Amino acid sequence: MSEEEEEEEEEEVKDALVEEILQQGDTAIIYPEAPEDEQSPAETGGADENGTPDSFSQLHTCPYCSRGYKRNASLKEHINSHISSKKCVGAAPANGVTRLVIKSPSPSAQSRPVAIAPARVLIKEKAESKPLQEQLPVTQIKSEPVEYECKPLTAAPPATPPAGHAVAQPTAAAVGAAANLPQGVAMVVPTVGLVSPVSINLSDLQSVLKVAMDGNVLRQVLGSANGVVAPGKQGIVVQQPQQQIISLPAFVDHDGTTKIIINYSISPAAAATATATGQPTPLLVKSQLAAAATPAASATSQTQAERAPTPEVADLTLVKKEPQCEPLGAPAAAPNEEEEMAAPVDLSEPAAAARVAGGGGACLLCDDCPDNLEALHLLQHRKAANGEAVDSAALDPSFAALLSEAGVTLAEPSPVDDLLSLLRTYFASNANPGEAELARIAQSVSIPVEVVRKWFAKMNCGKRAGERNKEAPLAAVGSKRPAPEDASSQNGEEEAEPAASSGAPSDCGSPPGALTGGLVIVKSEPEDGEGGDSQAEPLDLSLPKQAMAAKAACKAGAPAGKQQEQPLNLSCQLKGRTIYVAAPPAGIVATAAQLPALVAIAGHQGGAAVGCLGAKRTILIPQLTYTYAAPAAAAAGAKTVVLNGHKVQDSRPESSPDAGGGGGPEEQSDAKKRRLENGVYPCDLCSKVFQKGSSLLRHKYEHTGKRPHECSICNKAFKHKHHLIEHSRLHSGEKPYQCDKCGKRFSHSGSYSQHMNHRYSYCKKDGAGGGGGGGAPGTRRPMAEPGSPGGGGGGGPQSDSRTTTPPSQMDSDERESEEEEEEEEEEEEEDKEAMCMDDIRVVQVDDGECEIYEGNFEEEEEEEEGGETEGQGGQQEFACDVVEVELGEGPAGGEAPDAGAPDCEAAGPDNGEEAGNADVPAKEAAANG
DNA sequence: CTGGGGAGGGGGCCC
DNA sequence: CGGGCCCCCTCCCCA
Repeated sequence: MSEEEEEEEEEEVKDALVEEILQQGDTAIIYPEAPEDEQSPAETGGADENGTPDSFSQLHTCPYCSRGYKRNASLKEHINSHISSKKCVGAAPANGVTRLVIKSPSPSAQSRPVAIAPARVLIKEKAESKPLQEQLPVTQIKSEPVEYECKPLTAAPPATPPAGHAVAQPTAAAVGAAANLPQGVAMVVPTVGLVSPVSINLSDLQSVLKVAMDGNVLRQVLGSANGVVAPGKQGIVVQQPQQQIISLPAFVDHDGTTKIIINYSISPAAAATATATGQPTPLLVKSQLAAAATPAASATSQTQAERAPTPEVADLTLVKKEPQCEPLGAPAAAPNEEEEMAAPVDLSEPAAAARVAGGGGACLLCDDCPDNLEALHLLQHRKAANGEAVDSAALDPSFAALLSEAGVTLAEPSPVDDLLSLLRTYFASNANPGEAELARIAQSVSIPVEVVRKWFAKMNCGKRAGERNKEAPLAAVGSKRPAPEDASSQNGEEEAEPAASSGAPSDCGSPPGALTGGLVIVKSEPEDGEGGDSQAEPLDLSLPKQAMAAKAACKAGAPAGKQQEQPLNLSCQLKGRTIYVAAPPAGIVATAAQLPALVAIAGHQGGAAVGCLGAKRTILIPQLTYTYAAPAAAAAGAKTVVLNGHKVQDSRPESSPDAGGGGGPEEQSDAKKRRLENGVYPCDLCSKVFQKGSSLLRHKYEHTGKRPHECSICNKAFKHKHHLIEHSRLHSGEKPYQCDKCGKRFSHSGSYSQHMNHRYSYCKKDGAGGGGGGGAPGTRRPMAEPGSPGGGGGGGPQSDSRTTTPPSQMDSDERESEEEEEEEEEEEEEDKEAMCMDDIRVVQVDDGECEIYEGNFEEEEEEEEGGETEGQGGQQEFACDVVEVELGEGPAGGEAPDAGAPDCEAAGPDNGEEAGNADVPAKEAAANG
């Protein structure tokens, strides 16, 4: 067919382009797989508005789909479409331009796509699932479900899972399998959290890892951890063939940093150093998701470990190392591993001390924090600082201002961030350092003592303020909502930690709490209250919500109320296959808390792998599409990255637009400011770019959760006005969309679209046949109902709507045939996002050999099934600085949803939901605990 | 269990 | 440039 020909041409073009790009040594290779596949079909359907892929247009070829455009401008425009078409997961390169380029054969295309999915945490509530989503507080809205599929693949040989399947439904097992992947195997990892899976060429990954290992990052990490950089790691990292493409789960950190997490393990020695060595296993604390609840709830890791078994959540096993060794006061030379995890960037020694201190059990930043949560807590604090204005203000005094006052000038912001990170670390370790300590700190950061002193003072003030507001220091985040019920309510079980504790977690962290170990995987519940409070957008889903809550409560045994308490918390929901990470109202996609959560997830994956593999090798590779330099971000360790000369950092609204109310004007101005040279408006929270500032602003709602358009009838709020319009039709009964073939009418354009695209071809034509004619509709159309938008006569209105339809109809017919074939692939690939290898940074690496996803599915499965026991085995070797979570183990027991992993695919959502429910409550309980 | 519709959400295009 | 309209995807519920 002509289509085929076109495709071929495109392929050729692509190849050529790819070659060119490849030849450009430094160009990062990105595999925008989705685009190609996705579009190809569409393309076949018809020419692009901007042009057709004809020979001439090849002058300006789209790197994604190889379409040719005569005008560069057209190409540029064509490129909002590749980048922005997807939900903002963030991985897409900001400027599509040079880097975007290359597309390798889709993983599926690859010989053996192996789906690697993080272990699935089944947290999904069945019935609730939907309601939850709907009900999720605005703050949480942003969160996206991440699936953790445990192991559908288990049975499948690592090497040869059905392409489609594997891709579509990667499983934890898959992950494990991945390790063993033969060359040419493509590993696809489902999205974790906010970011869609990123496809990475193994070779590139290797390169990155090598570089990282050699580079400062590694040194920092390792050095901090062990004080020594493990030499010779290079090359060890990824041993898979270069051609392999690996899709790794990626997520966007609160920083806006896109990260890819690969299980990593720290060499035992390192682990020992960093953590209490002798007890690798002991160190590993398995906390169930349920436990995750609040940081406060979380007791010491060990304690949690004991608790961990909590039935419901169980799936996730958190392994947390506890800092030991060092005295609180003394900043240990060893950096805090957790910190590192959290903030790869810099971190230093003090962190370790902090941990140690934390290990002691008390959070330096607040009294509420559980021992194990220290790192997380810090993150939370940081997050709070960034996330909410109030909190941030309290927690993160304007360091810049202090510097300014002191007459200290830092050339670049990044240094400031780094300094802040250090200071925070110190602060974490000792909020009230003596003069000597201050002097030492000042010296270490090369900043006048006065400045440091003031900073600490401010920090303490902020802390107090936060405490006042909330019992929890981090309260800022949670502060918004009084958490009346939550604390005790949720879990009576564990700790009776007051709301305060929960509050803290809420911000950051419910998730963190959930992961007691620092993992915050928390299932965001639809908190009724929360949503309303923080986001101020109570949807009317209340009934469902309550129902759900009730269910959750029942399952978990935790009171539904808890959710309310944690509105702000970033929560990770594990739904069937997905983990949702709810962003705080602040609008920041991921909060610090998320990081931990993500880490946990990673750990989880790794866990699976570990279990299978022996848990040794997991590499945590945070991938940064770009990182913000924002102080908070810095704290997180993210580094600033300049994309195409555009500093994303600045743009970051991290300020928690929501909290702040997301200044419209500011945002607008911001949007304008950010306009890049190429005329596009990049989103600072994700890598998407938009042609119009307004589009960017609109897009921002995705991150902020802001829902400016509220239904006057039911108060339901929407991000997009047109959503409100569509919604309004529900109230009015208006059904402007009608199928010209079968006459069915639709109030929602989406329904209509779906019908036209997927059913039109075979929907019954009642009388009119027409396929396409505008008149056709008339036959069935009952006419215009009152609402018919068209307004005109019965036919008129519809005809209007119809006008749009014809094309789609036409396309639909054609498409279907084609799509059918490609659909799977497309879908699978859709989620994938291209990433720049350059953006990959290795945060932590094992001392020993670094392998990626070693292990067998089977093993994993077994282990998972085996549950804790096996998991622990893996854990032993795991000593992770931060926290690793193993998923799935619990399930077998019923606790772990993951266990469900085995069934993941089949069970998929359902299991997940259930698990999720359980988890959530459990988490909450834990938190409360 | 599956198909279809409802509905939410994201983004593009046109005016 | 911004707003409105439309398309499409995806999830979920229901028949």
